[in-house]
Amino acid sequence: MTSSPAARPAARGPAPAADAGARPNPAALLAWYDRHRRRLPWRAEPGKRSDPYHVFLSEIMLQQTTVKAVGPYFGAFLARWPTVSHLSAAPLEEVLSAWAGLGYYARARNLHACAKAVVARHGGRFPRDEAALLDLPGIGPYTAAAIAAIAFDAKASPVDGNIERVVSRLYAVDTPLPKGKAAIKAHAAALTPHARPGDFAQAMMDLGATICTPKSPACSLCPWMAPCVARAQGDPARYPVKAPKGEKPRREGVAFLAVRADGAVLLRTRPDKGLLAKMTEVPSTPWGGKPERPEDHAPLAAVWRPLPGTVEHVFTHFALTLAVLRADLPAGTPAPADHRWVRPQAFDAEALPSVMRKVLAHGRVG
DNA sequence: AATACGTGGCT
DNA sequence: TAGCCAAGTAT
Repeated sequence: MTSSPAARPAARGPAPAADAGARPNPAALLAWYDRHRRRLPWRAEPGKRSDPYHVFLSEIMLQQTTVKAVGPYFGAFLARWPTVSHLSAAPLEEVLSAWAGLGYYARARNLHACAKAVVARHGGRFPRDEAALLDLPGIGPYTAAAIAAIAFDAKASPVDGNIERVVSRLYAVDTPLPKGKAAIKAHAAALTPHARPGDFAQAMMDLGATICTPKSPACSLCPWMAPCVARAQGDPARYPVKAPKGEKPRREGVAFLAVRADGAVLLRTRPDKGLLAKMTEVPSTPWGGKPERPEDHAPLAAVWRPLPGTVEHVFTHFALTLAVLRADLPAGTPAPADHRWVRPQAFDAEALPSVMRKVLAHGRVG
């Protein structure tokens, strides 16, 4: 349940400021933003509107991904594909290899599909309409609202993890997420001003990223300290309340590192759907709860020797332990069906996810 | 509604 | 260290 800032007196914690109970003032947040606005590669100069393509590209990359991780990828994509038309004309394989290492690879496939759709449906220009944006591949409720607000200054209210945290504290929303998201979205929409909705959205996100942080929020620096109910309660870090998470299972497998005399390594492309879809991999047994018999899955007949140690990798929903078997093959050994020999100099052109780079590094290949 | 889907940094 | 967290979406 939620309570309005005015409805609940401070039960404990520090004494409320003189104007506690006041409605959070959007203008106060915008004034804070004007003073503390972060400079980010995809952000326009103050007072200017961002290129919708830049907003789109950055928002897709920033989904569940830190600003620091996105930085170099954003620059590389923009240099390689300066417009949505360039991106739409690129081969998917190139987009996937450029995305390799960023994670959530469905984003890269959808990014490419979205670029094609923007060209096909909208003549190469992003629609301003939130509903039309939502209809594009890879663009969900958050991203549609973010593009509408930031690129077009439309009165839209994107709600990301930062804004969830800020709003849940402001109103002390104690319904555990994800159920509590509905109330949070309603509060966020009601808060959004007609003036500068794009800056307001970015201000909320900056506030969450720099002041209203998950642990030990810097309330004393917050422009909304006074009206914040969680602050008045004395334990703002309690919010947002989240439903408990399930156990993370462990899976294991065996990877086959076949190295030819010229240094080439045997690789293949993963299936079209599921984990790491269409990405490049070192051949391996299936990854399951119990170990498979490696000899049933070796890509070719050879003397397979175990490498000491294992490769550990944690995915969102399971942890993986990979043993690595290595075989050295003579020059001229043909690649089995659906496999290919790739020299380390060509690894950068491959869509190698981090887990596979770990396997290659473990075998001191590449 | 619940689950699948990556990765790296921080505590 | 083991878990939590980051500008979520698709199914």
